[in-house]
Amino acid sequence: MNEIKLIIADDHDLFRNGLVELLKKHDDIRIVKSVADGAELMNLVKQEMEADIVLLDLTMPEMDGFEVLKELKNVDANIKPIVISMHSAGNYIAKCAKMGAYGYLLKNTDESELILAIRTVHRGKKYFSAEISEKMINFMSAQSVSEDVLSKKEAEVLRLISKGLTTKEIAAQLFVSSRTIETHRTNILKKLEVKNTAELIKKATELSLI
Amino acid sequence: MNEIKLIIADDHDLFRNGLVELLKKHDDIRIVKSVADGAELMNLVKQEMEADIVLLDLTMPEMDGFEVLKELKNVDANIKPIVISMHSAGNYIAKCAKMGAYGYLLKNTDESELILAIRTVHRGKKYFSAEISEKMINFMSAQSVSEDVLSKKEAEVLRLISKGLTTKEIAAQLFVSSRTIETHRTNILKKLEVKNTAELIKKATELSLI
DNA sequence: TGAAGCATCCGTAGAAATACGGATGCAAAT
DNA sequence: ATTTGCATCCGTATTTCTACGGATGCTTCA
Repeated sequence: MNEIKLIIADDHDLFRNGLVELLKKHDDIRIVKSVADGAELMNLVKQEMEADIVLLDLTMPEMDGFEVLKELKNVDANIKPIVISMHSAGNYIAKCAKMGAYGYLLKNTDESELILAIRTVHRGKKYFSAEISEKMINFMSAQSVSEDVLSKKEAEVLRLISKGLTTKEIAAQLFVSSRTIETHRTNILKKLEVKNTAELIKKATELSLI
Repeated sequence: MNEIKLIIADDHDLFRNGLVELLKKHDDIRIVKSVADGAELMNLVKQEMEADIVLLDLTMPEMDGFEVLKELKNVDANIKPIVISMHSAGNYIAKCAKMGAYGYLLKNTDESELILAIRTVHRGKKYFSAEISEKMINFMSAQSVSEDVLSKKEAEVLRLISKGLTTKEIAAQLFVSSRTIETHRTNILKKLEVKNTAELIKKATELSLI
């Protein structure tokens, strides 16, 4: 039987070491290395460290999981990353899926699901649990409205509004007429389906647009 | 040497089991039980399960860590809770400290600090790391400015503003003149040191006032 | 190629928010 | 007992925001 070669990248020492202990019990899995940052991980990969799967935390101090996902495809596309995060926010999951993650697990999954995910991914299939998929779907349907709705100019205007600048000030800064900015504001309000600045800033904050 | 009797309460299976494995290696610590929810924990305590320390996660499905802290003091004040959370937000830390936690650790602390914390608390001393203390202090000093600045009416008005209501609508809802609400708005802007609604909502969001 | 959609731009008029000034009542401080 | 500060309330004047309408140029698609 083929051993599954695994790297763990997580800056939470207790969690990482706990994972090592748990996985040790499974004969078909071998942990070739365990590191605390994405940068360390990428160094290993660039030195042609062999591995089948990386268990990847998203929040790491120097180089986070997203950057790792991006680079890993270019450096060694054979290593399949499984994201293991405490966040179940839809935007995280969706972003990881887009960036080539083969799996996404929450840190509160149980041991059996972790093992299942590792084995599933090793066979070349992706592993996203029902809960995670659902979160992502919900996010997508909500997000499709908000991801690319705003044009560049509108996004810029929104940013300046949120800094407390008035229409006149924004116009001066962008070298256009106040009327133009007023139209931008109107259009932004329409697109985000709100009726005034207060609601706008609140919604924009929720959607991480500012 | 006296054994330290420990209970772990955390709904993240991998994390909890990892902790168990790590702590097993230390002869002066005995894990008497490990549970996945605060409710389970309180049941144990009410059945007079003996323990010196509880490692307590904050976010648990049924009964969270805050509720546990509150009840534990009444049920068995001899059990000393150490909060072990992934959140380093100042308000969490401050709240736990107020509610009688003997320690606060982040889930990314290393094994040696965990052991140190357990032993320190067992000797009757509190354990808050330098990083955690600093976060709490910063929170406190920031909070003192923002906690009680707004009067009840002002806070209510702010809430309604953030819902997108206009001055006129708020006035109708609170049965006062529009002029009154306008004054409230002016005063709210002054107190939070912002110059318009956009900035107001942004700052209020940051300060968790809405 | 012509239509349709959208980003960008500008104008006018009305609605809303903000600045400034001022009144009353209550509670804490001296 | 008087002062001081503050919450609450209201009025006027100015600034800012929003609704509605319309123009141009660019891209996409049938």
